[in-house]
Amino acid sequence: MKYRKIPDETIRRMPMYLRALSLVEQEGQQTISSRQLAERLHLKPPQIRKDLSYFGAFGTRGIGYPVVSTAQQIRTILRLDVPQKAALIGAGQLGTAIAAYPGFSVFGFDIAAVFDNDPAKIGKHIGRRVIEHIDAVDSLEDRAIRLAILAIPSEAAQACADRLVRAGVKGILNLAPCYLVVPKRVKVVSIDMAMALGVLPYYM
Amino acid sequence: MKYRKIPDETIRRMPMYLRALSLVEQEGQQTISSRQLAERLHLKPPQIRKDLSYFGAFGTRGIGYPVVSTAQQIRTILRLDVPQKAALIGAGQLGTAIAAYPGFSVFGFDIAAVFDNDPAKIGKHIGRRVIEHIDAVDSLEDRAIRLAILAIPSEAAQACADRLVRAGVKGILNLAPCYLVVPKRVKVVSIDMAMALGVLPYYM
DNA sequence: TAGTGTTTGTGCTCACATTCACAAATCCAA
DNA sequence: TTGGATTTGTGAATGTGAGCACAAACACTA
Repeated sequence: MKYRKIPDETIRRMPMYLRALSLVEQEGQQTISSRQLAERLHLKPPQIRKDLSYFGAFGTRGIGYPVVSTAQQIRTILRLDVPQKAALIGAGQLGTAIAAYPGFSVFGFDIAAVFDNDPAKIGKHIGRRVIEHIDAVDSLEDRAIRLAILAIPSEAAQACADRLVRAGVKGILNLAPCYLVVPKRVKVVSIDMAMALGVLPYYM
Repeated sequence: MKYRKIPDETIRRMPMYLRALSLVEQEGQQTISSRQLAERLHLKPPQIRKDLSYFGAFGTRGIGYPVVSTAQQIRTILRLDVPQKAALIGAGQLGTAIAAYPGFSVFGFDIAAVFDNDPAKIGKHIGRRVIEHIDAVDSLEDRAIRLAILAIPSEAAQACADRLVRAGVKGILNLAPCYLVVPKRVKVVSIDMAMALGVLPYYM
């Protein structure tokens, strides 16, 4: 395929493929066809083939995709081949839940630091990590932490994002229900639970 | 505008508009133009005008949209004009965080029941609510609860979704990282935090 | 080595969503 | 009452992504 811009939607699906392939690997299956993978993920086979083909030809015609090496390729594409450290901002209820969430490890994420602005929480433990004062985010650059998960109220989110950007953070997962203004070099992905819930009654 | 199918993307944005309008209302502003609204939400003005126009002509040319009545119209469209009761399934860390999350109230959601399968948790309180045994979900229909938030591990999610559907649930917000198979009449919206985080390193 | 069955990789078409551009509608001031 | 300044509502154009259909490639058997 001659060079084409890789659709954002394709990138968004790559972690899906990686997780599915990890599961298939655990089950001991050596290869998987686009049809089988599509069944698991409730997608259409051509979608998966096209997505993967943007990054090269991983599959073998007549056989399918080799599970282990394709998973590894996707890890390389997504830069998940090296363990990624992330900072968690906000040690409230949501922050605590995220710190304990087991789902991040499949992708090699490690929540390496936790910050909060509540003096009463500083020094306490959250899992195996010590809660640090929010002012300590300036040290993130030295600690090679480039990712942050924002689990704080909307009112504080933008100011905090500004600090994170100054501290060299390159990617932010924002859980506050607000839009964050950041330089173009920084990527923000937002999750808004209330908005997601908000559309449900419409469809009932 | 003659009848046209309303795009899913338009529906997805309606709660955004509603939240923004609620804020503008609090600030005491009477009307708002598509340009002002677009600035707040980082969208383009024609997008907002087209989205709103699918449901009728709410605005006044030369002036803009009346804040209060447009918000009320959106509530009616989304069926958020009546308070919506939701059941929370899973009283773990994530479930506890969701039960305490203040963001749902803007849309009139009320978490009216909490369920778990851990006998040790049954009867304990989570906020003002008592944790009930998961078997009690069958009573949801009688209690007029048609929405559910799934905050349980993936392994249990499908079986639980099946029970919810049997109990008359019409909409599910799924926080487990898996696809749920449900009848077409039931709407599922999934949030996968690990997947959202998974794309960030790619853009760094 | 030839034939059969399977599955990938991809050009093309279609559907959907976003954005533009402009007429129609309204306000306000003189 | 008229003219200028705004802003909506929407047909048309543009952009983006999904899915089809088929040729190319490979495995396996005889």
